[in-house]
Amino acid sequence: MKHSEIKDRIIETASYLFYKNGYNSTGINEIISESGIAKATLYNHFKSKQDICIAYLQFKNSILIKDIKAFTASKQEGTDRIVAIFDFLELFFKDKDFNGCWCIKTIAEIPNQNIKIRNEIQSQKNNLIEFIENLILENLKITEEKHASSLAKKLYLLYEIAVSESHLHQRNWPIIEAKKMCLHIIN
Amino acid sequence: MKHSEIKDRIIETASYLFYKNGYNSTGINEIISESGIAKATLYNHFKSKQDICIAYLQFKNSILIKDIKAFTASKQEGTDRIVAIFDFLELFFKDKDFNGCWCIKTIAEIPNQNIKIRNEIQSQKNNLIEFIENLILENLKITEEKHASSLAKKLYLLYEIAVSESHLHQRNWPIIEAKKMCLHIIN
DNA sequence: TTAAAATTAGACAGACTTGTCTTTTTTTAA
DNA sequence: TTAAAAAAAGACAAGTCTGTCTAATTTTAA
Repeated sequence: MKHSEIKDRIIETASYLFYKNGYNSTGINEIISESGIAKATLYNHFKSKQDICIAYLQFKNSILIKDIKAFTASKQEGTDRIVAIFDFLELFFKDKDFNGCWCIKTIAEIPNQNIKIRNEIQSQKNNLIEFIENLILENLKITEEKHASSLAKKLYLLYEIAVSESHLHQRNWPIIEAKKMCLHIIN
Repeated sequence: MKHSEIKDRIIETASYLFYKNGYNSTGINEIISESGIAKATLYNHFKSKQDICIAYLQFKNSILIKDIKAFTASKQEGTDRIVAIFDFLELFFKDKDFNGCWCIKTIAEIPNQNIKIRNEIQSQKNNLIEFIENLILENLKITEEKHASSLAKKLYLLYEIAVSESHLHQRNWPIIEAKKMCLHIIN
């Protein structure tokens, strides 16, 4: 394996385990045995477990953003393309590996003082709000800039709650209700 | 201290620590030293750490339900009494000990297989939905039963997201936007 | 080809965890 | 008053964890 391939393998394995079983419940020893990589090698690529956590968050986010952009772009321009974020979520929810939002999961496990991880998470959420704001600006006839910003926050909240609550209740009604509220708000 | 006072003291101390620092980050030794109670005494009152966790969830929930009922009852009948759940949340958010939703925090930390804790959490959420549905039935002129149920789910989602996201972003805009959406939907 | 770098396996330190158990002291209640 | 129950303090078992280190092997790149 190439140097960079090893790093990717560590990130993929750690991501799978962190997301499935939680950050604190996943040990370094589990990551190395599952990825088939020596402990010294892992610590050659990452300074600490916290650094692997950040790589995990970034890895999950990069996939999500890529996928959601591709999915929305495949829909017809206009409101369809906006509510498509909930259709996307339906697929995400049906995935056997769906386990809610990795940011929420992680923030629940780390101490409040951990600024590095909190910053990464807040930055991801702000990116998502920005993505939704662009979606709005490109697909709705919005006059005021301020209105687009406020609307983006609302749709972001609806998306977030649909993720979180579909996971908690293990049902898709939160996605359905959130989508309905979204339609109600943009029309 | 009376027998039952000791039990309450354990629950209060554990609740404070679990909510503030997380379930896995709080050890039994920390609970006993903080509450000034011997380890054997703790295990005389609770079979395991998991049992303390359930007592913690129930303790937090009982306070919340009591407080939110008192707060909404103090408002004028009608829509005021419904949107009051967001005004209540503003106070909750401003509290120095606010740390988001204990259910979400806990579910993020325990394995998926832990049915006992998951059931307790789902039951709490269903109670909250029920409370909101009653609030709707008593304060809005609703014709269909089905509509009240669907509306209750929507307001529940808005409340939940306001808790979760105000905590994540450490800002109150999610509460404000959720309240606006609530007003938009019930009018 | 050869020297440097990377990877391996695993021992190890030092700290943590939950839960049990013993011994002594205190509290409770009949 | 007295016998039983509860609480205290803490040692202990048996396990967990992260991160370091050694020593041997393999890969990389000049």
